[in-house]
Amino acid sequence: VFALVDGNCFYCSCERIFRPDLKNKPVVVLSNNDGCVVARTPEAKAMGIKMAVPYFQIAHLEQKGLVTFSSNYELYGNISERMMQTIASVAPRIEIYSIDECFADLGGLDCAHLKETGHLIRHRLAQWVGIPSCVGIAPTKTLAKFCNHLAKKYPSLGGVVVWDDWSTSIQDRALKSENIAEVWGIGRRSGNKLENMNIKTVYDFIIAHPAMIRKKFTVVLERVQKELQGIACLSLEEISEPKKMIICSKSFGKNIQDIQNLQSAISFHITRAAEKLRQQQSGCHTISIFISTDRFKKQQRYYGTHTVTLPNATCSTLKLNQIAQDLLKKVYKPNHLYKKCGVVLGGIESINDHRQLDMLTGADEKKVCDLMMTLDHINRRFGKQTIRLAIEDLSHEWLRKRERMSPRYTTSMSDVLIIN
DNA sequence: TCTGGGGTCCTAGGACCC
DNA sequence: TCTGGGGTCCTAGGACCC
Repeated sequence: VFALVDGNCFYCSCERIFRPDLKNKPVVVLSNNDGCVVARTPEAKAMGIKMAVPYFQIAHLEQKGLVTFSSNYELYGNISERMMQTIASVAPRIEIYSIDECFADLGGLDCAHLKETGHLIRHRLAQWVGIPSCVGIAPTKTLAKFCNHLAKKYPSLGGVVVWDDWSTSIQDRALKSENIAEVWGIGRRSGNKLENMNIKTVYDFIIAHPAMIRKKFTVVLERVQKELQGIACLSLEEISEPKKMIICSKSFGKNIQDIQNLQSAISFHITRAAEKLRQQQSGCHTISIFISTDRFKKQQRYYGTHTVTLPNATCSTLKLNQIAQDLLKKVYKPNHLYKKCGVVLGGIESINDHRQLDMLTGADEKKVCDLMMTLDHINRRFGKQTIRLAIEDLSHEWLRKRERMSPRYTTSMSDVLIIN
């Protein structure tokens, strides 16, 4: 039996912990660069603010009481950790699925206590962390997601929905009431395609012919169907696997033309990507970079990308940066207005398994690794970017500020809330 | 003026092998 | 006229998630 626990409008709820005055007020949190809305409270929803809408389209609502925040990932990350620890205090086997969501294994519990357990989790999250939440409990992950969706949509259900507490007729009614696109794993594309085939509700989808689903779609959708039928295909994954791909990219605050800005931005991204790589004890074989113009502007579009494959995996910021800068020179074309760039590391493997020496240069990866780890240490202790590549300082024009950021209440001494 | 960032999995098709 | 069969690995692109 799986439980899916999900923090309600998580980022907004995090902001509200330290701003109780915002209770029952419309609040939204914006994406990186204050681009678009990524979280909204029910009050903001009621103002007609849709998910992912660009900020400039809703800015005028601030005069009507809407409060907006830039994303404060330091705060959200820390609250998330507390949230997961609290859930684990009730159900120790958990799989952290995203910053605000986790699956928990309630296998050991007898059916009579499932609902109670769900409420206990909710209560502790509210009391201990200050985050409102909903819990869905079902025999499969996809059904648990579905139950969670119902709990969120219908507050009268009390925030906890247990699938097996319902009779078949009530279950069917729920399945018939929800659109197929609400299901986890079915996006807009497949949702539309299914609707055109006259499969509109979740119920329609469950009774559809499996062979047809597989033929017209893929095994992925076939699996979703099985899961909705109560046949578990997905299991709890407690230990997170190392990433197979690491992407770091960002849009610029304004359009950029000269190569210096791109050089600085690319080295910034490479540095962060390499840090992530080392954090999971990995090295990479392929490095890609991309630079692109504004995708919302019609004129003069350009997307430049290039990849190199290395014979030996590396986690060295220096080496990766050198390669990335060479790639940049290859794809850079003057006379374009660039809006975004990024790096992608692939071909990732563990650095402990089989470290190979580079025959040509004779360089020992272990030495490089140790050096890099030391650098990481210093930066962790004395602050990010204490030691950095000089090329990063070529220009900072591409950075954009987060203008509506709340204090880092829980992770920075200078931001700790003091009540007189 | 203004539109996010970071991931995963699956499939198809090409190159290559015996 | 007629041109094997089976397999692996890699990459690009699509779809999806939060």
